[in-house]
Parts: sequence; C-alpha cells; structure tokens
Amino acid sequence: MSDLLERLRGRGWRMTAQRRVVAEVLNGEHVHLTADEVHARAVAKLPEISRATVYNTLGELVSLGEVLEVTTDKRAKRYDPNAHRPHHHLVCARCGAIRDVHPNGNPLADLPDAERFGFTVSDVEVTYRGLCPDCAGG
Amino acid sequence: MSDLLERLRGRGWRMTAQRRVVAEVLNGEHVHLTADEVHARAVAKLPEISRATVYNTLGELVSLGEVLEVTTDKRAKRYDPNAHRPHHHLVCARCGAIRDVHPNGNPLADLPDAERFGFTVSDVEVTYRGLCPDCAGG
DNA sequence: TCCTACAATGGACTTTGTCTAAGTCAAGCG
DNA sequence: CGCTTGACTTAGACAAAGTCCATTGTAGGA
Repeated sequence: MSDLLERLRGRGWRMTAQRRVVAEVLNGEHVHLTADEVHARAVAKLPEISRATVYNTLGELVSLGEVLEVTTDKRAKRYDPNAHRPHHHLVCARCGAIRDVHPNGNPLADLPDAERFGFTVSDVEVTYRGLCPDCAGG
Repeated sequence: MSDLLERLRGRGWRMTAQRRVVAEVLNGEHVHLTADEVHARAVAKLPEISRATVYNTLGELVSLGEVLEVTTDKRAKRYDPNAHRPHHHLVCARCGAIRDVHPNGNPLADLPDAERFGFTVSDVEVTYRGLCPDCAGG
C-alpha cells in the first residue's frame, strides 16, 4: 500500500510534492496506465506538474524496481505498479484491455541451453493476446 | 526462398518495383529490421522509394501473414520475415540484438482457464531478456 | 536560517508512424 | 501494341510519445 512512499524515502529518495503525487497515482490504481494517463491524474492533484517530471519520475521508479514497464503495443509504454509479484499479461487485441495473469510453470526453465546462444537470460515476459468478453461479442 | 515474391503474385498482389524491393530486403536478411532500416536498405536499391510506401507495404505483408511484427522495445516495431515457423525472441537488454528461439512446451497451454477471464486467447508472445555474450563481457 | 545539490519546469526537438491530395503506372482488354 | 482504370506511390504535413536542456525552484542538512 502506501509503504511505497516509505520504501522510497528509506532509499534516500528526495521527496517532493511531484514525486509523491506520481507515486500516489501508481499506488492507488491497479490498472496499467500510460505515461500520459499518469500525467493526467497527477495534474488533477497538482496542476502545475510537468510532463517531463512525470517521465523522469516514472523512469526512476522503474530503475528502483518499484514499477514495471510494460510494452504490449507500440503505442505507449504502460506502467505496472504490481512489481513485487511476478506476473504476465493478457491483452485484448481489439480494445487494448490488460489483465495480469499467472501461467503455470516457469517459462524461463522452458528455454533449453541450446537455444540461449551464450546469452545470460535473466527475465522473461509473456504476453497473451486475444479478445476480451466484450469485444468477442459475448 | 524467393518464393515470397511468387506467393505474393499468386495472391493477386499487384507487383511494383517498390513492393519487390521491400520484399527482397526482408527476404534477404534474416535479422529483425525496423521500418526505418527496411526503408534505408530499400532506398539503396531504389532511391526514389518513399517512407510511406515502405510503411504501407510492411503493413500489407503483415496482414497477409508473410511477415511478423515484433515489439520487443517501445522504440520501433521490427519486422520478422520468419513468419512461417512459430518462434519467440531473445533480446539483449544492452545492445538490442535479437535471436529467434524455440522454447519447450506450449505456453498457450500453460494459461489455466481460471486465468483467462473469459478472453478468447489466440496467441502468445514470449520475450526472453538478458545479455548477449558480447555485452556480458565474456 | 542559509546553502547547495538535486529536482522541476516548459518548450524545443527527435523519433516513429499516419494521412492526404495529386500524380503515376501495372495489367487487362480490345 | 496502345488505351484505360483503379490501385499504387509520392512528398510533405501532421500526430503521438518521449527526450533534452537551460533556467528556476526547493528539500534537507549544517
């Protein structure tokens, strides 16, 4: 919950009104917002916050590992506050709705050494695509 | 492998110099090019080809299922001519190098019904991330 | 309280992609 | 072989998402 602010402060993050607002926005809604949507919500709480600051702050939160960057489409990055439980995404190809999902098994283990080409593989991101109930016309 | 041109002609594609050049670029290199890189290589063969045409043609090839669109980062879509064998991608987090990989198992089967939220799931895209041998300092 | 390094601002700039109106040309038809 | 026609191409304007930078502001320590 709001220990996000605690954690950040504990890490020596300099706390400013702008950063608090951005953190609150992410903390409050468990949906996947674009940078612009974060900005819009932040402006509602702190009208003079600038776009650049929102981008900077989001970037810092990602570096700190408090927020995940998700790239389900090429339109815009989305920010996922649910960084502390590993999960993947299910995306509606029509309307773009996103749900967090937890597949069985460990996809990382499914990549044999012979298919790693000497890479040090550290992460895997799975995106399921399909139609949500609304868009499927159900 | 130049049957790409054959297949396209067989599908009633109107063949123009521009389309042939784009198809040749994709057919020739088995790397994952961005639209801009495709354009650059196309220009080398046909200087007066326009950016819009490259975008249009790539979009058509994707619609026809001859080429895959890959979004491994948010910078730019990449185009994968290897559309006829299902595969996933391994991306270097530092330099962006991409390799095609073939994991074991079927990730689609690993998503239980309870995690589908009523979606009609039709596709899955797996992106492994890590460091390539060069970037890992090996 | 005062200082100073770090943060925020806003506006210009870049990158990637889309759209449109006007011109061009591949391919079928006679 | 040379029209005709509608699909294709073009250049450039436009749009969306994000980055950069010089200036101004301020959190937090001494």
